[in-house]
Amino acid sequence: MSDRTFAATLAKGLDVLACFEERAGVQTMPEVVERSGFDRATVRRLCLTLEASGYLVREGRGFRLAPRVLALAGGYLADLDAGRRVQPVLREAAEALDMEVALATRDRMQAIYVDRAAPASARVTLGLSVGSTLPLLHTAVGRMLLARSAPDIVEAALARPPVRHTETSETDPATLRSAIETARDQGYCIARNAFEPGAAGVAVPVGSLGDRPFVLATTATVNRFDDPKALDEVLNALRHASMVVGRIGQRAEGDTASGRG
Amino acid sequence: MSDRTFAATLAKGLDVLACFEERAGVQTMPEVVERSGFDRATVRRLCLTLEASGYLVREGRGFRLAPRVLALAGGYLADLDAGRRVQPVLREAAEALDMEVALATRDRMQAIYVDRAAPASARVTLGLSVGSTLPLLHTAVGRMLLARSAPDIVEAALARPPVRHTETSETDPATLRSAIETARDQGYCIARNAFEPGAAGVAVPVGSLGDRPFVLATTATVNRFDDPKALDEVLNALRHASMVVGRIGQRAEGDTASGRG
DNA sequence: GCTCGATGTGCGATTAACGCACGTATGGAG
DNA sequence: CTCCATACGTGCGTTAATCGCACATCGAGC
Repeated sequence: MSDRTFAATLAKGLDVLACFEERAGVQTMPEVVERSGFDRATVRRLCLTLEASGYLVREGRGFRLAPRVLALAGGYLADLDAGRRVQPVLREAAEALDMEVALATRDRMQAIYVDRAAPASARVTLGLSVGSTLPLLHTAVGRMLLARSAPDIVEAALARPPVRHTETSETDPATLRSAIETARDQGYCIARNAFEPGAAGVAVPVGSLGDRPFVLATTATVNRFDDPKALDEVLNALRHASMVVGRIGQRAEGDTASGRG
Repeated sequence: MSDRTFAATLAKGLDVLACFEERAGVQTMPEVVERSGFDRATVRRLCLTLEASGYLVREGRGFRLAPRVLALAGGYLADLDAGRRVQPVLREAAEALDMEVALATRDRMQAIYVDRAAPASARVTLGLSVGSTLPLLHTAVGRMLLARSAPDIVEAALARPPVRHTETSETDPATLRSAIETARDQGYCIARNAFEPGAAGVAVPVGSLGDRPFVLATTATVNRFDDPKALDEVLNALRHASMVVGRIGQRAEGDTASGRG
């Protein structure tokens, strides 16, 4: 049946492309066939088209993501004016706290890093970068995002089969729901040992773009926030950064033809 | 005529998506129609499909890139293990030099930032971020990339109509060609006032991934490299970082199922 | 009230996409 | 060396997805 509002081939091609974002590295066509469920001939055609369009590059008998995909991200970040507006703020906060600081939002049922900064004294890195994804239920970032998302999103997140990331990962929906509500009420979220053992995160809200909430978050070893005074310091710094980054959704809408083309 | 190796609809959809990476912000359908040259009904179907797939979000009467595109970039960066392997190195170099340092590669006929770091004392920022693009001919990054690219790429770059970014932008093909050859011969590239007035850049080669060269680059005010000793210092730091980042193409290929899904 | 541009829709013609089936190349095992 | 399993490339008939014109509606601006 033909549909005037949906291009099936495009959607399939994007599905194929998405196969490469989860399992990074080289993927062979049979692997993509397995993962996507499409016919072999279809996968072949889509992969070749993605290659021709520059999104995939051949490597041996498989394909790999091309830097082309960065250009799309660059468009999104340019839209936010990330390089000018958020990077300096994140860097300052990271330096002040001597902790990694990140700006994140929600993509489907995951939290996703939009930008991040780490202090010069980079003791430990979790290997996260722009575009890295985190679970919504078991991180401070994720819970703070859920606290600012529509109820159906929260329900959808809670409805998913619970995953234990650490030994103390909370899996009880009621407890998780209350953690989200607490985050909403107190205006920040803290999570310990929920995703990465020995790690803890703190997140505070920033503005939003459309109906997409943004949060600022920081990560440290689990006992970093034990002292209430230390937690206060972190919260203050994050909130200050949040103010400076400002209302993301409310930048000048008029200046379309900015920058050098 | 049907083609077993090409899905036209997918390619068109990607073209539509690409319309959003150049001119950031909200685009209305008529604008996309104009830019892409496709039929109005086609653009409509493709935009709606891109929205349904999560790559675009509606805003008012137009569309905007969704954070979904960051996930693709995240896949690419995870492939490089950017968060763990290159971020710390860039940060250290940026701190040591007190200058912005970036890892870049080539996407089509542009240089593109893969990752970057800025020192804590972020005096001036050019507003560049992951995915930002720069011209190949008029930047140190670009020329160093060309110096390591296949000859046909160089010719293609030189064949394009020359663009003047600054008053002293070089437009003579012969001079540009020799600048690229110089970069190849001496193993680094320096450019002053070529793209941004008052700015200068230095770039050195890093490994490559497949046939894609990578370079490390740094930017500063134009007189920062006047003193030969200062230039030496910068080159040493960049080369050191280049060594540490190492052969990007030669990381362990076996560890596919790494990380937590 | 009129005009112009944007948007949504109906529908017929076209042809692009699909996927089965066949032949080939590769590469590992015995 | 042979055999087998797997991946790859291709031909082609069928199907229906895509295309793009045409019409209708809506809202803003003059």
